[in-house]
Amino acid sequence: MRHHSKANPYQRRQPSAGRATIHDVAAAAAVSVATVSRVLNGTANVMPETLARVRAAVDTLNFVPSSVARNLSLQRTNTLGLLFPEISGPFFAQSLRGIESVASAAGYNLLIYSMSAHPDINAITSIPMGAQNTDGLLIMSDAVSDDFVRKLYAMHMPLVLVYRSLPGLPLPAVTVENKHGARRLVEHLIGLGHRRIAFINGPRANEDSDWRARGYYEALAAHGLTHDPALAVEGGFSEETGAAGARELLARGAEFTALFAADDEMAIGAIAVLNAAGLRVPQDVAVVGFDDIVTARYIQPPLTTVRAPTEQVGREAVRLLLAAIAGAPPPAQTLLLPVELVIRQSCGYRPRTNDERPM
Amino acid sequence: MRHHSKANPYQRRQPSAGRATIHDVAAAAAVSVATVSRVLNGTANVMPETLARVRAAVDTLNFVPSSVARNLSLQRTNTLGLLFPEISGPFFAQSLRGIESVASAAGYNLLIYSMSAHPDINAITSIPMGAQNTDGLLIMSDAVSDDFVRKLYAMHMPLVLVYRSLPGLPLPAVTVENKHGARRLVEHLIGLGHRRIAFINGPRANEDSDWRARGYYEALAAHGLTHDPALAVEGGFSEETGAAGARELLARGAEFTALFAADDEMAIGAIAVLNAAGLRVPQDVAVVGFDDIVTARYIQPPLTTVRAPTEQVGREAVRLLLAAIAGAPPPAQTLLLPVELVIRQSCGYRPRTNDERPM
DNA sequence: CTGAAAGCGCTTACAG
DNA sequence: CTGAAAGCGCTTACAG
Repeated sequence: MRHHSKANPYQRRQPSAGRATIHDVAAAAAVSVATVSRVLNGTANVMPETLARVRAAVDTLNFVPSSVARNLSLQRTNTLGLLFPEISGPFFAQSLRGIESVASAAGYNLLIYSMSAHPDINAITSIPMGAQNTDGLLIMSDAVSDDFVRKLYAMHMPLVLVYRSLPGLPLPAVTVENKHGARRLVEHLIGLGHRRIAFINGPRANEDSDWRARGYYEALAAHGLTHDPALAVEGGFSEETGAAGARELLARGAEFTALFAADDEMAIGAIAVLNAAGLRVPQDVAVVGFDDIVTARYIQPPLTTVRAPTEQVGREAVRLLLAAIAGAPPPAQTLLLPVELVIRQSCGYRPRTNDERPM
Repeated sequence: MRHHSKANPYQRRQPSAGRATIHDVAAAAAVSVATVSRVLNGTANVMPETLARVRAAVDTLNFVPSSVARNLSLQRTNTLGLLFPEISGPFFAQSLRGIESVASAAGYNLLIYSMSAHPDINAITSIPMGAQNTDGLLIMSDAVSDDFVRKLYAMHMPLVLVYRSLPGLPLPAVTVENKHGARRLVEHLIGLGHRRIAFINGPRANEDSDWRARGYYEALAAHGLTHDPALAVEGGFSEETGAAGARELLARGAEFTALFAADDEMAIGAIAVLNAAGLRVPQDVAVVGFDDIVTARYIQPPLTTVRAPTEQVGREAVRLLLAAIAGAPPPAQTLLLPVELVIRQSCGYRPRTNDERPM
């Protein structure tokens, strides 16, 4: 008989079985809920005695306001959503760290939606996803379909694309200088005299992969080197696929004096395979990676790579999202964060050694 | 004039400026909101034509139900909260991964509260924290004060302690076998003939530190070795503090043939300092760490350590939390997840080499 | 300075 | 099979 009880509205609530609500506090302090709300939010002047009574009631009742009720009333949630494929690797962890720091500095919480849990668009469109418990969404990687992004856009959900793009929609986006970094790396190898440079790319249909591949081809072309298809294989941004890529190159009998792996993890896998095949790095083959994950510095030989500012990507992404929530128009173009060439020993170049172990 | 408009209740809502609500859908489909709710949730039989009309309306309006309204009505949020100090290191990232996997398998989302953003208990008790937008909380590490945990407990919030405890409250808790792992490690060193084993501990007042220290002392005592205070220093679970600890030991002129660092990161920092001082690892001093972070395998020499099942900790923590939410009584004691000794080269023991690079 | 009441957008026990 | 209405726990424009 929860409904249709017109009897005595003041007895509507039982003495409160579960957590205390604002009504319990109001009753205990002998004031209206409006007043309780005001002292909670400091949103109006309240008489000192009233204030004290309310505070006391809040204390004894262990009252914590329900943010879901508050959110519903205020039409904002103070939380930012994160759509990502799965938590994995240093790449995501570092980005998350940046996201976390500026989000919490701005008073926002983070809601993590794992796309692996919501593979079905329907599941997303329907209840569990409930896009409205979030003030804005960070869409990471290619985990989310273009269609779904368009749907969110049509709903006026503030959106920022991270490590991905979506031509046609005026959305803020942020990523790193993939092409430029790859080009610098390959040009460094060319500068060291290498002419036959193998390439283990990232997964097909991944934007990071695409740009890194372009950087590779551009560098070759810029230096009058034709690219030999036998020197390029596809990988998957993991040690295993890097190892597989190296095995395939060796199996093909491809001749190369240098190898560019599109990320550090693949470079590490590749080095293991090269070593196992009796090839020394960098004497027999120079190897370079991409990202500068922590391990890159510790592996033998220390890995020459390009530092991707993943944490900064996270920070900038949140800044863009907060701006979007505030109603700012999206920037005209994708924010491309600068990368930095990190020369260590795996490429065979040894000007100095300070970089190996900054301690 | 949002309120007090008794005029025509059916015109209460404008043609909808922002996102569509259930009322917009109901109007478009010429049914009641109750019916819309029913087709959305599949919670009752609906006539085929009605169903089709509603579906069409949902589609054209790009309707996504507000989960905050739904949560308020249902009195549950389908999200789990995570209270942690700050996102950092592989330790947290791995745990998060485990947490994520079982949470999303059970249909729960994750809300991350960074304690660095809410250092003030007041800030937590008051609005921003709003503990009620979460069905349960995972309390990681010592980020949260005991008092606050007690308050949450008093509010009947389902709780699980991760990597920490709180004697006196019957709360589910999960962590790893810190003491046992440390003891095995030190006994391994003793078995290799070491008698003077230095120790760089974790931060003071940290439970992992405490237990690892106990394991160290127990191992010494069990083998009749007295522990020399000059051989123990305090660190902070980071490369920097590991390096500082090693420097301090050297500065003291402490004599030792082995060193146990309470985590891998400190071991890595310490090795760098030892090397810089002209000491070879393991020939001059054997070094062991704890956790088995990814880098442990790649550093030179590969690090002997103990594998902490961080991902499993995350998984078990969520399982316990879901059980608590479902009303299960808390387990009688802390769940201690087993660790595993990982012998590599930094301790000087070389039975075989397969473990170095499983590729 | 304070209260009564409507509204935020859902769900669901009643009553057809 | 479907609708009217109350309720979830807050906030806030009105009106004292």
